[in-house]
Amino acid sequence: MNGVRDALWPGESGRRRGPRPRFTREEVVGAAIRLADSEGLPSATMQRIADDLGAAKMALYRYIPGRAELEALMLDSALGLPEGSDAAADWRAQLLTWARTLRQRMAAHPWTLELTARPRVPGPNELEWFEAGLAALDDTPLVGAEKLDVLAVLTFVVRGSIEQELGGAGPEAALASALEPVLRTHAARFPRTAAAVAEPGTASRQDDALPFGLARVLDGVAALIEQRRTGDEDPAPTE
Amino acid sequence: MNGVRDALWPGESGRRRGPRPRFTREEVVGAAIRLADSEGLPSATMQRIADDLGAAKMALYRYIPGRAELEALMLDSALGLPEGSDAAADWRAQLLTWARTLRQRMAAHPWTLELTARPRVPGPNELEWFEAGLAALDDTPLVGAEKLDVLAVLTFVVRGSIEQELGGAGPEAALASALEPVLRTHAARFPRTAAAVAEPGTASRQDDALPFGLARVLDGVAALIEQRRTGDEDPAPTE
DNA sequence: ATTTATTGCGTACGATGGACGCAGATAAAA
DNA sequence: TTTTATCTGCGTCCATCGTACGCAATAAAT
Repeated sequence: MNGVRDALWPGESGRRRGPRPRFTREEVVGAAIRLADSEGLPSATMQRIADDLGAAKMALYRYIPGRAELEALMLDSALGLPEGSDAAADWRAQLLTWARTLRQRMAAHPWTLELTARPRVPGPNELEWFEAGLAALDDTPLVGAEKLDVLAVLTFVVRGSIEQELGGAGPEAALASALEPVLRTHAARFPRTAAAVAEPGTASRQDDALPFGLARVLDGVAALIEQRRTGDEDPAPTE
Repeated sequence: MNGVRDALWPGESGRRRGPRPRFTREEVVGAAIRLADSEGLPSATMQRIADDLGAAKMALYRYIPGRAELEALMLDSALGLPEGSDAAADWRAQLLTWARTLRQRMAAHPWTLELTARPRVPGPNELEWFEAGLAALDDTPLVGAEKLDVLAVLTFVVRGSIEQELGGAGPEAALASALEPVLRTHAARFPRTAAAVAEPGTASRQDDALPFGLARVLDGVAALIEQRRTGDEDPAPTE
């Protein structure tokens, strides 16, 4: 784990003796990302990455300590930096574009779902996302922990919505696709589920979990902010 | 994938000739679950499962087609059946206990996080969870797809909250734990994040993403239901 | 020119999931 | 009861994965 942290947060590394390295760390990470994008994370094997670079497998270890560190670097690189948001917009509009942009980034690299599902050390780019999200909430009366919670819930919704868009991971899409034959056979046992799926329009809006989820969450946050501002009952930060 | 579906939704299998099987499929799955619970999913190796059962590795394949099917069975078994909810309670109270119970089940088997993060075929128990969740929304004016979306968002929040409770997966807990040394060093670069984390009380409420998230989401759903009932503007299901 | 750090990478190794097929057990068929 | 078809348990073998180790070539420092 500390190896991962050191890889993400490099110290100074002056060039010294010996042969020029054939690649940079970024080139290796880039090749891995390209592979994971086109053929999936499991295909981004040390061997395949090395092949794509025209190097031997063990040569990679001169640039990256190991697989864990490589994946951490891939993730931070794929997330990239958040867009500079319009500081004039209100918190809700800013968070909306924040979440949408995050979704775009992650959807472009589906393997980020798996990587963000594990305990990890956030890299520099991920931290910048936090800064941007927190900045959107600057003018709200929420305390720090609440702001972090808002961002956390938003990322949950973003991740979940991508999962189900990607072909059956999330509940809704799963029901509409791989599950269909099962539901047909057992419709009597799961009447409500069968009915909900069979309802016209359900199948055609598989990617609507994000707008729906964002709207619901942001409505909920708005309610909290409103309540905090009128400042009547329950002034305690945590409910 | 069809192998997984057939494993989850078994047809009739009359006992025929040959020796009595030493185990049942449930025993194998149970051993795997026990191993995954105590030492993590990666330790629940075919070899280890067989060792624990006192059998040879290849004997397992008489009960389970392969690793994918085993994991699908483990997941559905770990989810179990939802509790019968109090039909007298309103939708909000029902969904609240639904989500809390789901969280308990998944938190008891942390490896369910990894398994639910992948595309999958839902098993019988998972479908029962859907039935229960949809039943809670029976008396609301939401359309089928919206009900499914509500449940989806709730599961996203449940999963995310467990992740970050489990030691740094989610953004908030990560900041408070593994990230701390990094933040100390780069506080100037990430002022808001550093401030939010440093704020008193932040570190001590690492497991508050669930109540916070649930409250926000359910508030948002309540707003939607209210708007649908008063039925003024925007009568379209999707926003 | 010599020393010394650094790179590329060939050769292992242990662990994993799984294909294949054989030997023995056992219930149905004769 | 005898035969036979079938099913179980599992030993053997294999490809693939990540990676530890060490050596030869290289290039900066002396």
